Amino acid sequence: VVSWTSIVTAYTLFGYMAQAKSLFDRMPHKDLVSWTTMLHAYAQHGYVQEARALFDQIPCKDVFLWTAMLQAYVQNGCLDEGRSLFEKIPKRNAVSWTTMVQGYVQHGNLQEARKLFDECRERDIVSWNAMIAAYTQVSNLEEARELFNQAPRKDPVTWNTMIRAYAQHDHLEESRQMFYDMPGMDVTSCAAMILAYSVHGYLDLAWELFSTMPVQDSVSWNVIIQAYTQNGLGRIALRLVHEMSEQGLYRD
RNA sequence: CGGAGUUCU
Repeated sequence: VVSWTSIVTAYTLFGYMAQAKSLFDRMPHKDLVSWTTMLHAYAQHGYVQEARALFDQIPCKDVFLWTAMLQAYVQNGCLDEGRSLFEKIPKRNAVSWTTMVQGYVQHGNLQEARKLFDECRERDIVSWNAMIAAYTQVSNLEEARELFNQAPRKDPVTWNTMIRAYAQHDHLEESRQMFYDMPGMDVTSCAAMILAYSVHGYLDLAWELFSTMPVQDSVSWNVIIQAYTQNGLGRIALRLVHEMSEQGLYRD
């Protein structure tokens, strides 16, 4: 069952829905993981009815499956259906709540999102990150900062969200401050900071950070290349592209 | 590390 499901997953990741479905249908035994995988694939490709039909066939549902169905609804704009499903989930956890909250965020209902977030007692770090990001997306940096300060824990995504938000709103100093307040050196936040420097024209600082970060991932390579390109230094960028491919990394 | 939610390329 495990290896069959892995292959189904592989098909869905490459967008081969027909193959995935056909293999899924021929699976001798299906368990909750394979059901959820298929349901999630339907959702990703916008097949809400198919997802629901599948969902209704499944006898014993766990919270993963419920939440996948919830995600199928909210991702495809069916917020009301999503909400009533949400109310029916037997054991809602932080993921279910955050999925619902995020559904409201993505459809512009920040009020309802925040209301739900405040009611929720199953909040984990991802819930906080989602709510913080929601405020940065509507340029409400004050509220984002407020939540950031209240957040019981912070991970690289938390920091990264704030660093980028400040950079995008021309608050380079705040970005810098965040970056240096952050414990440890996360590659994603380095990339965020490199991008911040470069869009403000500080190529030297961007390069300095890039070359001193512990390990350069493909995101930071892409960002530094973009930095040189956009600042009119195409030949340096080309050299970096070459170096990058020598490291076995790919450009986006 | 066979399945669900958050930031970025």
